[in-house]
This record gives sequence, C-alpha cells and structure tokens, in this order.
Amino acid sequence: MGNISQLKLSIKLLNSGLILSPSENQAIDDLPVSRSFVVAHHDLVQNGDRPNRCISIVSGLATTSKSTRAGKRQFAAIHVPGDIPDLMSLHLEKMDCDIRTSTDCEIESVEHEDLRILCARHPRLAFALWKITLSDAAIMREWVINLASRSALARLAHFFCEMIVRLDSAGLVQGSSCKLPLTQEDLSDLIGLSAVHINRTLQILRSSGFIAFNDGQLTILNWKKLGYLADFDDSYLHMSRGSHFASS
Amino acid sequence: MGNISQLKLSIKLLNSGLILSPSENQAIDDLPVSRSFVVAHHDLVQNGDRPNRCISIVSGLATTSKSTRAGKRQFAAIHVPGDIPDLMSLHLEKMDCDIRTSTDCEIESVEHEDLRILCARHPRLAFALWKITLSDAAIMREWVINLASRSALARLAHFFCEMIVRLDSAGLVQGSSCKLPLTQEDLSDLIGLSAVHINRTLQILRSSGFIAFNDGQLTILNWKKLGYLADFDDSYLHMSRGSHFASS
DNA sequence: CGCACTCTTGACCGAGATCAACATTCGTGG
DNA sequence: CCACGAATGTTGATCTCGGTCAAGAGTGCG
Repeated sequence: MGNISQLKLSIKLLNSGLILSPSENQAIDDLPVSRSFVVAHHDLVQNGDRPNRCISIVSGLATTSKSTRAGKRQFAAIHVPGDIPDLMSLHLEKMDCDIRTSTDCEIESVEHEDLRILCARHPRLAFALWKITLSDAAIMREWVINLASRSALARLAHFFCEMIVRLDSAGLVQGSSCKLPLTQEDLSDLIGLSAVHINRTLQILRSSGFIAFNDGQLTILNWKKLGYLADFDDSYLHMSRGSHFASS
Repeated sequence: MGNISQLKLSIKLLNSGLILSPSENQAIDDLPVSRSFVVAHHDLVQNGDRPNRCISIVSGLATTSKSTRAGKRQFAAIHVPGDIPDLMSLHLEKMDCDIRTSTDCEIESVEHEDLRILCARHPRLAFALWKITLSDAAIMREWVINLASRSALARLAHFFCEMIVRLDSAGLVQGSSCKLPLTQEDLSDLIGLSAVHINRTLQILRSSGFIAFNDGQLTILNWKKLGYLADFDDSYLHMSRGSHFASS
C-alpha cells in the first residue's frame, strides 16, 4: 500500500533527473500521505485559501484557473498524473488561483509541515521540489508565448504536442495514443478560444491527418507535421530522458 | 561598496516577508557579487545557455522572451530592479528563454555554486529564493489569464497596474508616477498587441484621464478606475506590505 | 420518451491586425 | 547650420481571424 501511494511522487522526482539515495528513498516512503477520490469539476483548492497540505495527482486531470470579475473562468494550466498542482502553497501563504478536477481524480496529499521537514533533512529533495515548481513555470512561460503569438490552429496543435509528451513522461501513452477525456468546451477554456472555433480547428487537424481525437482519446497521426505546425520544441519541458516524442 | 552591492538582493528577500537573522545577513553580505553595466537591447542570457551564474537587476528593465520559428520575438515577462530574472537557471540546466535588457541596465551576478552553498547553510534563505521563483510564476499565471480573456484595453490597463505596484515595491515610485522607459513598440511585444493598436488603446487610457504616459514616464491619474477597468487584484503579487497602490 | 450534454454547421459581426502615409523628434555628419 | 535618416508616435483604410448567436444532429441516461 505504502509503496503504491508514494509511487507518483517518486516518479516525479526521478523524472527531474535525480537518483535517490537509500535514505532519501526512505524519507519519501515515510512521508505520511493520505489518499482520496474527487469527482470531476470539483475544487481541490480555492483562490484565497491558506492550505496546509499539498496535493499530488495520482490519476485524472486537474486545472489551475482564475475567475475574472465577470465570473468567466479562465484556465492557466492543466495537470497530469504525477504533478503537484499546488506546490506553490508551500511558500505562498495565500492561494491566488483555483485548482479543480477536470475529470474524476485520485489524489494524495501531504502536510506542508511534513514536506518542510523533508526539505530540511534532505536538501537534494528540496531542490528537486523547487525544480518542479520551476518546470511548471517554464510550461506557463511557453503558454504565454502560445497565447500571445500563435494562431488558433498552432495553439491547439501545441497543446496536443505538450499533452502527449507530458502524458508520455507519466507513462500514460500507448504507442502514439493516450486518454485525454476533455470536451471541446474544456479545450476552449484551456486554449482561450470559443468552443465553436475549437470545433472547427479540430476538424482541420483531423482532416489534415495530424491527429485523431474522439471519445476522450487522443492519437497522434503525424508527429512531425503536427510539431512543425505548432512550432513545438520540447526543451521547455526539461525532460531528462528522451522519448518517442522527443523533438529531434 | 559591499553594502551597496548586496542592497537589491536583500531588499528582495525582505520583501518576501522574511526577517533576516544576523548570520543570514552576514551570509548575504559575504556573497561574492560582481557588478556590470549592459546597454539596452542586449542579451543577458540566451535560450540554450547553461549559465553558471544568476543575475539580479540593480537598475533598468529587462525582459524574458522566446523567439518563434518565424523569428518573431514574444515577451513572457518583464523584470524590474530587485528581480532575479534567471533564478530558474539554478536548477534547470538549460535556459528555455532569452533574457535581455530593455533599457540600459546595471546588473550584479552571483555564481550558482555560491548560491547553492548559501542555500545549504541557510535553509530559510533557500526557501526565500524558492518563494521568489513562485512569486514570478504567479505573475506569469496572471498574465496567462490576461492574454486569454481580457480585451486590449483591460490588458494594457492591467499591465500599468502591475508595473506601478511592482515598481512601488522596489521603491521606484514617487507619488503616483514612475519612470517606465518603454516605447509603444516595446509595449506591443509585451502585451501581445500590434504597435498601432497599442497607440490607439493608450489614447483611450489617456483621454479617459486614467494615466499619463509620455517620455518614458508613467503617471496614474485615477487608480481606482484603472484598476476596475483592468479587473486588477494585486493578491497574485504576494506583497507582504501594503502600499499606496494596495487593491483595497 | 424526453431531457441534457456534446458536437456540428451556417450566418453575421467585431476587435484587433496589417498596410501605408505622414508628423515629430533627435542624433550625426557634411 | 542645415540636411539627412532613423526612431517613434499618429491617423486612416481595409482585411481577417475568431467570437457570437442560433439551429440542428447525435448520443446517452433517468
């Protein structure tokens, strides 16, 4: 049980390029982690909260969003299994965004206090966690570029590129296909486009033979052309190991 | 001399809400820092670099940007005095963006090795630096929201709101006015709008009596209305102390 | 069966991009 | 001192990408 529960966190740390020492491994195993299940479209953390725990996603998809005065919800990030979407809460007293499930999710959570102790005793693990926050920031940086300077088509293509690489790194891609149970309306919130335009843009990607996307299943049919269209360069993801979807 | 050189870093750390102990203060004072001067529009760090130093801005403005395949440069962030724009390089081996001066800049830099030693010996300082990266990430998160869901007018207004608060926190605002030596073209790269449209949008902000912006000088004439227009809520900036420009 | 959700398509509209011309300032060299 | 060109700011005309509105079609579920 314990092993399974720590699995995701370990994987995440390992992905960051760190080889854990026995004592570090032990410290992670000893972390008191509690696990729970949250249905789709429910808040995990809300803007203004002062959480005393961090959440790791075991399965499912979650998002970071903010609401504008008008009440419109805009997404700023999407989180895949292995991510720790509210790691910032460890150092920023007050949440400045909402984190909510997008699909049904299994999550596990750790108390800030336990993480702080872990960091104090194992500086390399502290650096690994710090690095995770930096890597998340790099993803947002790329997304700023995406929103500010790419067309709807390139943006959507870029999103799919990013998702397949991140899900692959989480071990959730079989061949060139993965589960991505998002509706077109979910996509529209994520990409910053209207649902209607997402629909039309999807049709272009499909009819060009770049992807298949039905029933919550994404399949990359032409990785090279999709990447070229999206102007995708995976270096911002800072993956240590290459994959089928490495960008060259 | 030494004192002056550390000033900015100390201020930044203090702003993050931490009261330094004597030994922490000493450790910061002992940091070997080198100072230099860089003219406007020159790269400080380039995409792909593997720097072994971190840079802190003493005076001037710098930006984080990426270039798209077409060669167009898009900005993802702007940095004011006291910021450490490439702090991510401490943990991410390879830069995934360019950092360049926007105006003439005085900068100081510290070797990664020295920062790592500092972090190892003074965990609270490590946390303070980590927090800075998280606070920078929060600014980007807000910017994603901005790009994806606000009109040109609100975006520009939001940018000015953010700048006045950040510059105020750096002690660079007199009354409701500060130096902001950016051309309309600089603004267009930052805000993700065409230069022509920046011009027209600026005229609206001016003729509405919200701001004055000439000769690189920004003056807020109606903070409340500007903030309302921008849907600005400064909580994402995670300032510990309030200011004239607190959002209520 | 009927309702709710998602996807699809068509028609129209508008915010902002693009292109082009002109004004103003300023530094530089003849 | 003036001439010239390079930045920068301003304005107008036109275009286009993507938004909005509305209707219908398919699907699953109570």
